[in-house]
Amino acid sequence: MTAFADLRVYNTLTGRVEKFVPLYGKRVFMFVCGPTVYDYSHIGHGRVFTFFDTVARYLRWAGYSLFYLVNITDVDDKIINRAKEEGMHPLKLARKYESFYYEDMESLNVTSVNLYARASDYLPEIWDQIRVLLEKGHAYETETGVYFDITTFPDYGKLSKQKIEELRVHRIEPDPTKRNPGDFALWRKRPKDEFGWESPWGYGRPGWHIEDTAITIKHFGKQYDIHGGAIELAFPHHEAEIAQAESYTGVKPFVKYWIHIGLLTIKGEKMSKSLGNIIRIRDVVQEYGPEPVRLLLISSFYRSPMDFRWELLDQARSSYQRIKTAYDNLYDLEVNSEVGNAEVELLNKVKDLRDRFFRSLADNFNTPEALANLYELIRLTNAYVSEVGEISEQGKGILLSTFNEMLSVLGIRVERAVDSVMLKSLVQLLLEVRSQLRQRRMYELSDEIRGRLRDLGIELQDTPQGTKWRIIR
RNA sequence: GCCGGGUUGGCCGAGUGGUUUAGGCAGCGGGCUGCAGACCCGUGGACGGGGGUUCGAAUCCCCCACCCGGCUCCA
Repeated sequence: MTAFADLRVYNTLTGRVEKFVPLYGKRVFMFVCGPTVYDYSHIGHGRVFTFFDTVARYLRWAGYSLFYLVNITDVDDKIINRAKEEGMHPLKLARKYESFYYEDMESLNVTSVNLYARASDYLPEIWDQIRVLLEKGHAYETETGVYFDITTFPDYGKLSKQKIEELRVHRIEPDPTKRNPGDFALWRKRPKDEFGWESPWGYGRPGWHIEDTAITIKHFGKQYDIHGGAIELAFPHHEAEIAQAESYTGVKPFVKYWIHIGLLTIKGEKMSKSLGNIIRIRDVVQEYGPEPVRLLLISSFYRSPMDFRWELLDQARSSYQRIKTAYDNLYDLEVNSEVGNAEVELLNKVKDLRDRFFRSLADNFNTPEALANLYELIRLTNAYVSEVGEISEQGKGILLSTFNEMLSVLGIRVERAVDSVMLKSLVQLLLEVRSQLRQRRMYELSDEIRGRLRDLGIELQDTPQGTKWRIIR
């Protein structure tokens, strides 16, 4: 496994593709901005978390010991407003959508996160950071809250390459008590009848940016390796995190590699409530199954914008079917005691493709190129299965484990759904009956069986090795 | 206005100077098949526009056009 040695990643902070060298040897710390749990997750969330799940799987495959942390924003104006509408306590509403979020992630096979951290569990850390920032003169208190003074942090804008002076007129009327319009809230004082906490600076709620540094500094310390999120968060959210953390700890850089995902749009427009064009993860999963959705999300390069259309899911479903069929064909391949020349040749090519697959991932997580290598492997395997039709037990083991290795790093599941003994026996019975009908050339009846089974989602394929069947939905 | 990303065949999507402009979906021809499907083999078809550098440009430089995002809610 040499492929991981030269992992290269694009770092927003430097604007370059860089060699990945973790801060603490083989231990890697990665944090990704998680959801604000006030509604169902949409496919834009799906893209981000599917991608970083793949990153996590790759890092672990490459031998790193990864601590992957995701925050859950459960304190937020949108949650409070939504809770008011539904007549529910804000935290209760947050827990509800948090659990839906986990369901969606599980359906997409996003299973690599070590810890989900809720903002509401980190009030002591938040207060400690605010206190220190005040002591160091980076923050100030007014009658509306505690704010970070961006003029005390000359690096503000270094991530998003923005100059403070050039930031245009703001969309929201700035709080008149702030020193600079760009200063952001660390603590927001709120009326007592609203949801909040009693703090050293009065009753209220934390600012959005401070929760992430509270969580990450608590778990990772003053510096860590990878911070991920959608590109839209780079400014001001991630910029604010840098300002807070580096001012608080005095250590730079807070994060070594910043990785940002391109936005997913619908018909060229950003998904938003007001446009009413939000597509939920659970809806696409319901209609297409989870694997085609995941396959679609990783089939374009993560930094490119991606425009979603339903037609693309149709294409992804066909592609997934190709992967699955190849896996099934290989699984069913007859075992032979001898190792032929064709097998030796095949296994050499497979080894080469495996190397290329992981090299593609090491090249800034080029998942489309990795998939191309996987498809090449599929084509080779299919050709072998149809031309040779048998393989040594050892060869089969190598092929299957190579498939499993690649698919598991990509997070694509191909488990055969058919586990019911009853179902298997019933289909087997029908196949035998149909086989006898075909021998007697009673094709009308045999085709009716095939057609009716297809309607039920079971597809038959007559091959020289007999009739095979698979579940197609 | 400033900053960032993008524009590759019918659709999607890799590719940063020449060996092949990958791969998937869809199409076409053939094989296999009772037929179909699956699979295999073959096949056509693209680098937003204009300049420039070079023996050679999708790739480097300049200009232009268009699309998307950020500029304190947003994954």
